[in-house]
Amino acid sequence: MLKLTMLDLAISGLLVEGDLHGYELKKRLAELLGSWSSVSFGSLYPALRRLERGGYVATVEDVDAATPMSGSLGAELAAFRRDPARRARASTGRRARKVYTLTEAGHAQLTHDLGDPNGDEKSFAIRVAFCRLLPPDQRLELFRRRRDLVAAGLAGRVERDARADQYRRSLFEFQDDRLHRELAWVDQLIASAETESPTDHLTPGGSPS
Amino acid sequence: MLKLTMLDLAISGLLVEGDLHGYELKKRLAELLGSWSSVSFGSLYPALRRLERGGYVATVEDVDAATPMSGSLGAELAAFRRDPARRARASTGRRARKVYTLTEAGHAQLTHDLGDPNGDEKSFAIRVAFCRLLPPDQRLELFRRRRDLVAAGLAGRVERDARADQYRRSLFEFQDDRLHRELAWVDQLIASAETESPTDHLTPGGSPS
DNA sequence: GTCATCATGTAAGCCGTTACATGATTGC
DNA sequence: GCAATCATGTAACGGCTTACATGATGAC
Repeated sequence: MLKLTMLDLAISGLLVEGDLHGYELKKRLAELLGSWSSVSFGSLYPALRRLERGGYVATVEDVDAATPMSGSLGAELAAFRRDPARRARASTGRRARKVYTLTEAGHAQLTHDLGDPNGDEKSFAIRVAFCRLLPPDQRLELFRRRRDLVAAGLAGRVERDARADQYRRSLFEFQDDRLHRELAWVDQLIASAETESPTDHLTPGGSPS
Repeated sequence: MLKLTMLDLAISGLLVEGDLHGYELKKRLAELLGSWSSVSFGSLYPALRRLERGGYVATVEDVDAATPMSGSLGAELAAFRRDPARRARASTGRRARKVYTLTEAGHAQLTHDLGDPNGDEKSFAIRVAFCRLLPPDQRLELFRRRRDLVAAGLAGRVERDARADQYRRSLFEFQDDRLHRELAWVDQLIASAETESPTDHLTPGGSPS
């Protein structure tokens, strides 16, 4: 029952959408987290082994190349059909790939950690990326907590630009703007989530508009 | 000649503006990096010791409380005069404070690492905060490198929102917007730096707006 | 009398980064 | 032949986080 890292969270989340091998996982992580978060193999593979040891993921047989069609590897198959190079590679030998799948325990841990109020705030983006896995009320809570945090961050930013040169003032302005935009974004997320959550926003005597 | 960490960079930069003790340093770091980057003592003090071992900082006598006025502790003194509580604390005993000062080697290393092209991109904000310490051309280079990186990050973000739910799409949009805004900001910084850099922007035959 | 603030540290653990090692295949 | 891509790992190192330890003082 160890706590999932940011990386673990991302891996587990991606595996929900389908079984993947390490190399492909790295590419998906890059496009999910942005290309410059560069998850290296040196952290990816140990993370996978960690998750495997914990029983959160398991390796399955590599069905691709032998039986190309399989579950969520459909996208890969499309490219497979279009690209002659891939076909060639598959027919001849390719280095053995270890394909990972998320276990039930892994799925449970993922949904638990996604909604964990004590979770790392740096993983908020990842949590949003997979928040559809959460029940509506927990999703709403996730957004609300973030909102409060960002608002607090904004409130804490007072009278700091005395004795700051132009560059630092520009930096502070930029960061303030960032926080304001994030606040607006989270508010939008909250609004979006509220329409899907039956409870928790029954402000009685409200304004009909 | 070890490479300064993000934290080392921030510490050194703050010490340029005046000698400080650890506790005060932590507060300054919080307002510089944002309150939720929470530099804890568990990382601050080891970092200070590291810097001291390397000869980048040195401890000096705590002039405050004995001789309240001293160099860059002026701001503290102002509060000191206004606040009776502080006066009382200072006159009676207070736990011994270790006041750190930046050595010449530390200053040299700081300006070197601020302009280092191989430096960590995550420390860009800190670099900007102290970029006035750089010669104009290196400052401009710093901004330009960032610009290229952000632009590359934007270029790398293509066709990723297939099979994404509303929340993830919203996240991607938000992150895209962030990148665009950062690009605009960095462009502004570049423009600002160009007016101060004599060389390097002599685009001949230019457009007179 | 107890809590918050000021003030400085140590120790364990863990995760990520970097560099190294291996090996097949495709394209130039 | 050489580089690039695919593919999976190991080993060392270092820094950050968390928790713990200590101790004075002022406010309620």
